[in-house]
Amino acid sequence: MPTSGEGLLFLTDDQLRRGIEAMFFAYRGFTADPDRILQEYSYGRAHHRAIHFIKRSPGTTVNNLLDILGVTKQSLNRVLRALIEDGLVESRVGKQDRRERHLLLTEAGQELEKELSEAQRGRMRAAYREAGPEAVSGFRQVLEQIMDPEMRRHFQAIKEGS
Amino acid sequence: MPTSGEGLLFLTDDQLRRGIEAMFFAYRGFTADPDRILQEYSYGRAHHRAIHFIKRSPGTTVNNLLDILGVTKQSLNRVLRALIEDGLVESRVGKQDRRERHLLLTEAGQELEKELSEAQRGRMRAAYREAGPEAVSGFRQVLEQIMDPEMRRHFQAIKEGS
DNA sequence: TTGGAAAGTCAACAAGGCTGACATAAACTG
DNA sequence: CAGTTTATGTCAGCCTTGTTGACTTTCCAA
Repeated sequence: MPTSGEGLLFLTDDQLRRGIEAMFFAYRGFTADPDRILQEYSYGRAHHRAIHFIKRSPGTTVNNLLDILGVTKQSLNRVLRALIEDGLVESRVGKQDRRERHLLLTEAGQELEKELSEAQRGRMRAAYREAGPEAVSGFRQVLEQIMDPEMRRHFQAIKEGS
Repeated sequence: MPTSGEGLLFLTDDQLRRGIEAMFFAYRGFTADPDRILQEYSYGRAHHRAIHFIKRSPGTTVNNLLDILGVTKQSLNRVLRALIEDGLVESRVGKQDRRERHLLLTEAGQELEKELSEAQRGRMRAAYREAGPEAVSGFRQVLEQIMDPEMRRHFQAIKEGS
Protein backbone atom coordinates (compact mmCIF):
# COMPACT_ATOMS: atom_id res chain seq x y z
CA MET A 1 0.00 0.00 0.00
CA PRO A 2 1.79 3.10 -1.25
CA THR A 3 2.10 6.16 0.90
CA SER A 4 1.24 9.59 -0.42
CA GLY A 5 4.79 10.81 -0.10
CA GLU A 6 6.51 7.92 -1.79
CA GLY A 7 5.24 6.27 -4.96
CA LEU A 8 2.54 7.04 -7.51
CA LEU A 9 4.71 9.56 -9.25
CA PHE A 10 3.59 7.85 -12.44
CA LEU A 11 0.03 8.92 -11.73
CA THR A 12 0.56 12.66 -11.73
CA ASP A 13 -1.44 14.66 -14.24
CA ASP A 14 1.81 15.48 -15.95
CA GLN A 15 2.79 11.87 -16.38
CA LEU A 16 -0.68 11.04 -17.62
CA ARG A 17 -0.53 13.85 -20.12
CA ARG A 18 2.73 12.47 -21.42
CA GLY A 19 1.18 9.07 -21.79
CA ILE A 20 -1.67 10.62 -23.74
CA GLU A 21 0.67 12.40 -26.11
CA ALA A 22 2.77 9.27 -26.48
CA MET A 23 -0.34 7.41 -27.60
CA PHE A 24 -1.18 10.16 -30.06
CA PHE A 25 2.26 10.39 -31.65
CA ALA A 26 2.87 6.65 -31.60
CA TYR A 27 -0.41 5.86 -33.29
CA ARG A 28 0.61 8.10 -36.14
CA GLY A 29 3.81 6.14 -36.59
CA PHE A 30 1.95 2.89 -36.15
CA THR A 31 -0.28 3.58 -39.16
CA ALA A 32 2.24 5.45 -41.30
CA ASP A 33 3.83 2.51 -43.13
CA PRO A 34 0.62 0.66 -44.04
CA ASP A 35 -0.93 3.98 -45.05
CA ARG A 36 1.81 4.52 -47.61
CA ILE A 37 1.28 1.07 -49.10
CA LEU A 38 -2.48 1.43 -49.14
CA GLN A 39 -2.20 4.64 -51.09
CA GLU A 40 -0.58 2.77 -53.97
CA TYR A 41 -3.63 0.55 -54.15
CA SER A 42 -6.10 3.39 -53.59
CA TYR A 43 -7.27 1.81 -50.38
CA GLY A 44 -7.58 3.28 -46.92
CA ARG A 45 -7.22 2.18 -43.33
CA ALA A 46 -10.72 0.78 -43.39
CA HIS A 47 -9.63 -1.74 -46.02
CA HIS A 48 -6.56 -2.59 -44.00
CA ARG A 49 -8.60 -3.31 -40.90
CA ALA A 50 -10.98 -5.56 -42.81
CA ILE A 51 -8.09 -7.45 -44.41
CA HIS A 52 -6.31 -7.77 -41.08
CA PHE A 53 -9.23 -9.32 -39.25
CA ILE A 54 -10.22 -11.60 -42.13
CA LYS A 55 -6.66 -12.85 -42.09
CA ARG A 56 -6.87 -13.38 -38.35
CA SER A 57 -10.12 -15.33 -38.56
CA PRO A 58 -10.53 -16.84 -42.00
CA GLY A 59 -14.15 -17.64 -42.70
CA THR A 60 -15.44 -15.08 -40.21
CA THR A 61 -18.89 -13.69 -40.87
CA VAL A 62 -19.86 -10.13 -41.66
CA ASN A 63 -21.53 -9.76 -38.28
CA ASN A 64 -18.40 -10.90 -36.46
CA LEU A 65 -16.40 -8.36 -38.33
CA LEU A 66 -18.90 -5.61 -37.57
CA ASP A 67 -18.61 -6.43 -33.90
CA ILE A 68 -14.83 -6.23 -33.90
CA LEU A 69 -14.51 -3.15 -36.06
CA GLY A 70 -17.30 -1.21 -34.38
CA VAL A 71 -18.63 0.42 -37.54
CA THR A 72 -22.00 0.25 -39.26
CA LYS A 73 -22.75 -2.45 -41.78
CA GLN A 74 -23.17 0.21 -44.45
CA SER A 75 -19.67 1.42 -43.81
CA LEU A 76 -18.15 -2.05 -43.74
CA ASN A 77 -20.16 -3.11 -46.75
CA ARG A 78 -18.70 -0.36 -48.88
CA VAL A 79 -15.22 -1.58 -48.01
CA LEU A 80 -15.99 -5.28 -48.46
CA ARG A 81 -17.67 -4.67 -51.78
CA ALA A 82 -14.53 -3.02 -53.11
CA LEU A 83 -12.30 -5.81 -51.80
CA ILE A 84 -14.55 -8.51 -53.28
CA GLU A 85 -14.84 -6.73 -56.64
CA ASP A 86 -11.07 -6.36 -56.75
CA GLY A 87 -10.64 -10.04 -56.04
CA LEU A 88 -8.89 -9.72 -52.68
CA VAL A 89 -11.68 -11.16 -50.58
CA GLU A 90 -14.01 -14.06 -51.24
CA SER A 91 -17.51 -14.22 -49.76
CA ARG A 92 -18.92 -17.72 -49.35
CA VAL A 93 -22.50 -18.54 -48.48
CA GLY A 94 -22.64 -20.42 -45.18
CA LYS A 95 -23.28 -24.13 -45.22
CA GLN A 96 -25.18 -24.50 -41.96
CA ASP A 97 -26.76 -21.08 -42.09
CA ARG A 98 -27.11 -19.92 -45.65
CA ARG A 99 -27.86 -16.33 -44.59
CA GLU A 100 -24.30 -15.92 -43.41
CA ARG A 101 -21.40 -14.98 -45.62
CA HIS A 102 -17.99 -16.33 -44.72
CA LEU A 103 -15.11 -14.08 -45.65
CA LEU A 104 -11.74 -15.29 -46.87
CA LEU A 105 -8.68 -13.75 -48.41
CA THR A 106 -7.90 -14.81 -51.97
CA GLU A 107 -4.33 -15.34 -53.17
CA ALA A 108 -4.14 -11.66 -54.06
CA GLY A 109 -5.65 -10.74 -50.71
CA GLN A 110 -3.05 -12.81 -48.88
CA GLU A 111 -0.34 -11.00 -50.78
CA LEU A 112 -1.55 -7.53 -49.88
CA GLU A 113 -2.08 -8.62 -46.29
CA LYS A 114 1.48 -9.85 -46.17
CA GLU A 115 2.84 -6.62 -47.58
CA LEU A 116 0.87 -4.53 -45.09
CA SER A 117 1.55 -6.62 -42.04
CA GLU A 118 5.23 -7.01 -42.82
CA ALA A 119 5.57 -3.26 -43.00
CA GLN A 120 3.69 -2.78 -39.75
CA ARG A 121 5.47 -5.60 -37.99
CA GLY A 122 8.79 -4.18 -39.15
CA ARG A 123 8.26 -1.04 -37.15
CA MET A 124 6.93 -2.94 -34.15
CA ARG A 125 9.86 -5.31 -34.25
CA ALA A 126 12.35 -2.46 -34.27
CA ALA A 127 10.52 -0.77 -31.40
CA TYR A 128 10.35 -3.98 -29.39
CA ARG A 129 13.99 -4.70 -29.97
CA GLU A 130 15.03 -1.22 -28.88
CA ALA A 131 12.86 -1.29 -25.78
CA GLY A 132 13.50 -4.88 -24.71
CA PRO A 133 11.23 -7.67 -23.48
CA GLU A 134 10.40 -6.15 -20.09
CA ALA A 135 9.24 -2.93 -21.69
CA VAL A 136 7.19 -4.91 -24.19
CA SER A 137 5.46 -6.72 -21.40
CA GLY A 138 4.55 -3.43 -19.74
CA PHE A 139 3.48 -1.97 -23.05
CA ARG A 140 1.03 -4.79 -23.59
CA GLN A 141 -0.28 -4.68 -20.03
CA VAL A 142 -1.07 -0.99 -20.16
CA LEU A 143 -2.66 -1.17 -23.60
CA GLU A 144 -4.90 -3.97 -22.44
CA GLN A 145 -6.06 -1.87 -19.52
CA ILE A 146 -6.84 1.06 -21.77
CA MET A 147 -9.24 -1.00 -23.88
CA ASP A 148 -12.96 -1.07 -23.30
CA PRO A 149 -13.86 -4.37 -21.64
CA GLU A 150 -15.71 -5.52 -24.72
CA MET A 151 -12.69 -4.86 -26.92
CA ARG A 152 -10.49 -6.64 -24.40
CA ARG A 153 -12.62 -9.70 -24.98
CA HIS A 154 -11.94 -9.54 -28.70
CA PHE A 155 -8.27 -9.01 -28.03
CA GLN A 156 -7.94 -11.88 -25.60
CA ALA A 157 -9.73 -14.14 -28.05
CA ILE A 158 -6.40 -14.26 -29.91
CA LYS A 159 -4.40 -15.42 -26.92
CA GLU A 160 -6.64 -18.30 -25.98
CA GLY A 161 -8.21 -19.26 -29.27
CA SER A 162 -6.69 -21.84 -31.58
CA MET B 1 23.84 -10.80 -27.06
CA PRO B 2 20.85 -13.15 -27.22
CA THR B 3 21.16 -16.59 -28.72
CA SER B 4 18.69 -17.84 -31.30
CA GLY B 5 17.43 -20.64 -29.09
CA GLU B 6 16.88 -18.57 -25.98
CA GLY B 7 15.25 -15.16 -25.92
CA LEU B 8 13.50 -12.98 -28.47
CA LEU B 9 10.22 -14.79 -28.01
CA PHE B 10 8.71 -11.33 -27.88
CA LEU B 11 9.81 -10.76 -31.47
CA THR B 12 7.87 -13.58 -33.10
CA ASP B 13 5.38 -12.59 -35.77
CA ASP B 14 2.64 -13.76 -33.45
CA GLN B 15 3.76 -11.53 -30.61
CA LEU B 16 4.10 -8.61 -33.01
CA ARG B 17 0.61 -9.23 -34.34
CA ARG B 18 -0.73 -9.13 -30.81
CA GLY B 19 1.03 -5.86 -30.22
CA ILE B 20 -0.53 -4.48 -33.38
CA GLU B 21 -4.01 -5.49 -32.31
CA ALA B 22 -3.41 -4.17 -28.83
CA MET B 23 -2.59 -0.78 -30.34
CA PHE B 24 -5.72 -0.91 -32.45
CA PHE B 25 -8.12 -1.82 -29.67
CA ALA B 26 -6.47 0.41 -27.10
CA TYR B 27 -6.57 3.45 -29.33
CA ARG B 28 -10.31 2.99 -29.61
CA GLY B 29 -10.64 3.05 -25.85
CA PHE B 30 -8.21 5.92 -25.61
CA THR B 31 -10.43 8.17 -27.72
CA ALA B 32 -13.80 6.87 -26.59
CA ASP B 33 -14.36 9.14 -23.58
CA PRO B 34 -13.36 12.43 -25.20
CA ASP B 35 -15.35 11.45 -28.29
CA ARG B 36 -18.51 11.19 -26.21
CA ILE B 37 -17.96 14.61 -24.69
CA LEU B 38 -17.11 16.19 -28.03
CA GLN B 39 -20.36 14.93 -29.48
CA GLU B 40 -22.31 17.01 -26.99
CA TYR B 41 -20.54 20.09 -28.30
CA SER B 42 -20.77 19.01 -31.95
CA TYR B 43 -17.01 18.88 -32.20
CA GLY B 44 -14.74 16.12 -33.41
CA ARG B 45 -11.32 14.75 -32.63
CA ALA B 46 -9.70 17.40 -34.76
CA HIS B 47 -11.02 20.04 -32.37
CA HIS B 48 -9.79 18.06 -29.40
CA ARG B 49 -6.29 17.82 -30.83
CA ALA B 50 -6.13 21.54 -31.49
CA ILE B 51 -7.37 22.33 -27.98
CA HIS B 52 -4.92 19.89 -26.43
CA PHE B 53 -1.85 21.33 -28.09
CA ILE B 54 -2.89 24.93 -27.56
CA LYS B 55 -3.25 24.08 -23.89
CA ARG B 56 0.19 22.50 -23.90
CA SER B 57 1.85 25.50 -25.53
CA PRO B 58 -0.19 28.62 -24.91
CA GLY B 59 0.61 31.27 -27.48
CA THR B 60 1.82 28.77 -30.04
CA THR B 61 1.55 29.80 -33.69
CA VAL B 62 -0.55 28.23 -36.39
CA ASN B 63 2.56 26.95 -38.12
CA ASN B 64 3.79 25.26 -34.97
CA LEU B 65 0.46 23.57 -34.61
CA LEU B 66 0.49 22.46 -38.24
CA ASP B 67 3.86 20.86 -37.68
CA ILE B 68 2.70 18.93 -34.65
CA LEU B 69 -0.66 17.87 -36.00
CA GLY B 70 0.57 16.96 -39.46
CA VAL B 71 -2.46 18.20 -41.37
CA THR B 72 -2.86 20.90 -44.00
CA LYS B 73 -3.42 24.49 -42.99
CA GLN B 74 -6.80 24.42 -44.73
CA SER B 75 -7.86 21.52 -42.57
CA LEU B 76 -6.58 23.08 -39.38
CA ASN B 77 -7.99 26.45 -40.32
CA ARG B 78 -11.50 25.09 -40.56
CA VAL B 79 -11.20 23.70 -37.04
CA LEU B 80 -9.60 26.83 -35.59
CA ARG B 81 -12.18 29.07 -37.21
CA ALA B 82 -14.96 27.16 -35.47
CA LEU B 83 -13.18 27.28 -32.12
CA ILE B 84 -12.49 31.00 -32.45
CA GLU B 85 -16.06 31.77 -33.54
CA ASP B 86 -17.37 29.78 -30.61
CA GLY B 87 -15.16 31.72 -28.24
CA LEU B 88 -12.99 28.82 -27.09
CA VAL B 89 -9.78 29.99 -28.71
CA GLU B 90 -8.29 33.42 -29.02
CA SER B 91 -6.04 34.36 -31.92
CA ARG B 92 -3.64 37.20 -31.19
CA VAL B 93 -1.60 38.98 -33.79
CA GLY B 94 2.11 38.54 -33.04
CA LYS B 95 3.98 41.48 -31.56
CA GLN B 96 7.40 40.81 -33.03
CA ASP B 97 6.09 39.29 -36.21
CA ARG B 98 2.65 40.58 -36.92
CA ARG B 99 2.04 37.94 -39.58
CA GLU B 100 1.90 35.29 -36.93
CA ARG B 101 -1.15 34.43 -34.92
CA HIS B 102 -0.68 33.30 -31.35
CA LEU B 103 -3.29 30.88 -30.13
CA LEU B 104 -4.67 30.79 -26.61
CA LEU B 105 -7.55 29.12 -24.84
CA THR B 106 -10.24 31.44 -23.49
CA GLU B 107 -11.97 30.75 -20.18
CA ALA B 108 -14.53 28.64 -22.01
CA GLY B 109 -11.75 26.89 -23.90
CA GLN B 110 -9.96 26.06 -20.65
CA GLU B 111 -13.16 24.57 -19.34
CA LEU B 112 -13.72 22.27 -22.29
CA GLU B 113 -10.06 21.31 -22.26
CA LYS B 114 -10.35 20.38 -18.63
CA GLU B 115 -13.44 18.31 -19.21
CA LEU B 116 -11.82 16.45 -22.10
CA SER B 117 -8.46 15.87 -20.49
CA GLU B 118 -9.94 14.80 -17.19
CA ALA B 119 -11.99 12.17 -18.96
CA GLN B 120 -8.99 10.95 -20.90
CA ARG B 121 -6.67 11.05 -17.93
CA GLY B 122 -9.23 9.14 -15.91
CA ARG B 123 -8.91 6.15 -18.17
CA MET B 124 -5.14 6.42 -18.33
CA ARG B 125 -4.90 6.70 -14.58
CA ALA B 126 -6.98 3.57 -14.09
CA ALA B 127 -4.89 1.70 -16.65
CA TYR B 128 -1.62 2.87 -15.09
CA ARG B 129 -2.78 1.94 -11.63
CA GLU B 130 -3.81 -1.54 -12.74
CA ALA B 131 -0.60 -2.16 -14.63
CA GLY B 132 1.82 -0.60 -12.15
CA PRO B 133 4.82 1.71 -12.54
CA GLU B 134 7.14 -0.79 -14.21
CA ALA B 135 4.61 -1.57 -16.89
CA VAL B 136 4.02 2.15 -17.41
CA SER B 137 7.70 2.67 -17.96
CA GLY B 138 7.77 -0.06 -20.60
CA PHE B 139 4.61 1.28 -22.17
CA ARG B 140 6.20 4.67 -22.63
CA GLN B 141 9.47 3.27 -23.91
CA VAL B 142 7.82 1.20 -26.60
CA LEU B 143 5.48 3.99 -27.70
CA GLU B 144 8.42 6.31 -28.05
CA GLN B 145 10.17 3.83 -30.31
CA ILE B 146 7.10 3.43 -32.48
CA MET B 147 6.99 7.15 -33.25
CA ASP B 148 8.54 8.66 -36.35
CA PRO B 149 11.76 10.44 -35.34
CA GLU B 150 10.25 13.81 -36.14
CA MET B 151 7.28 13.13 -33.89
CA ARG B 152 9.61 11.88 -31.19
CA ARG B 153 11.19 15.32 -31.23
CA HIS B 154 7.82 16.95 -30.62
CA PHE B 155 7.10 14.47 -27.88
CA GLN B 156 10.39 14.94 -26.12
CA ALA B 157 9.92 18.69 -26.26
CA ILE B 158 7.51 18.22 -23.37
CA LYS B 159 10.00 16.44 -21.18
CA GLU B 160 12.80 18.90 -21.51
CA GLY B 161 11.07 22.15 -22.42
CA SER B 162 9.88 24.61 -19.83
C1' DT C 1 11.18 48.47 -52.81
C1' DT C 2 10.50 44.12 -53.95
C1' DG C 3 10.63 39.07 -53.07
C1' DG C 4 9.03 35.71 -50.24
C1' DA C 5 7.13 33.91 -45.92
C1' DA C 6 2.99 33.59 -42.96
C1' DA C 7 -1.63 33.44 -42.75
C1' DG C 8 -6.17 33.17 -44.39
C1' DT C 9 -9.85 32.11 -47.79
C1' DC C 10 -12.54 29.85 -51.50
C1' DA C 11 -13.72 25.90 -54.21
C1' DA C 12 -13.84 21.23 -55.15
C1' DC C 13 -13.18 16.65 -53.99
C1' DA C 14 -12.58 11.95 -51.43
C1' DA C 15 -12.57 8.64 -47.66
C1' DG C 16 -15.02 6.87 -44.35
C1' DG C 17 -17.92 7.53 -40.68
C1' DC C 18 -23.22 8.08 -39.72
C1' DT C 19 -28.77 7.50 -40.04
C1' DG C 20 -32.92 5.86 -42.11
C1' DA C 21 -35.50 3.11 -45.12
C1' DC C 22 -36.12 -0.87 -47.57
C1' DA C 23 -35.29 -5.70 -49.86
C1' DT C 24 -34.28 -10.47 -49.72
C1' DA C 25 -33.46 -14.88 -48.14
C1' DA C 26 -33.14 -18.01 -44.60
C1' DA C 27 -33.96 -19.60 -40.16
C1' DC C 28 -36.62 -19.93 -36.26
C1' DT C 29 -41.02 -20.16 -33.54
C1' DG C 30 -45.60 -20.70 -32.21
C1' DC D 1 -47.87 -23.08 -42.17
C1' DA D 2 -47.76 -18.04 -40.86
C1' DG D 3 -45.36 -14.70 -38.79
C1' DT D 4 -41.15 -12.97 -36.80
C1' DT D 5 -36.38 -12.52 -36.39
C1' DT D 6 -31.79 -12.56 -38.22
C1' DA D 7 -28.04 -11.80 -41.63
C1' DT D 8 -26.91 -9.39 -45.28
C1' DG D 9 -27.03 -6.03 -48.86
C1' DT D 10 -28.26 -1.62 -50.89
C1' DC D 11 -29.90 3.20 -51.85
C1' DA D 12 -29.90 7.95 -50.55
C1' DG D 13 -28.19 11.56 -48.03
C1' DC D 14 -25.52 13.73 -44.47
C1' DC D 15 -21.15 15.02 -41.66
C1' DT D 16 -16.25 15.39 -40.40
C1' DT D 17 -11.87 15.70 -41.67
C1' DG D 18 -8.58 15.03 -44.66
C1' DT D 19 -6.73 16.46 -49.52
C1' DT D 20 -5.12 19.86 -53.74
C1' DG D 21 -4.97 24.12 -56.14
C1' DA D 22 -5.45 28.93 -56.70
C1' DC D 23 -5.53 33.27 -54.86
C1' DT D 24 -5.14 37.41 -51.60
C1' DT D 25 -3.39 40.11 -47.86
C1' DT D 26 0.02 41.34 -44.75
C1' DC D 27 4.42 42.54 -43.72
C1' DC D 28 9.41 41.29 -42.67
C1' DA D 29 13.94 41.52 -44.49
C1' DA D 30 17.40 41.81 -47.90
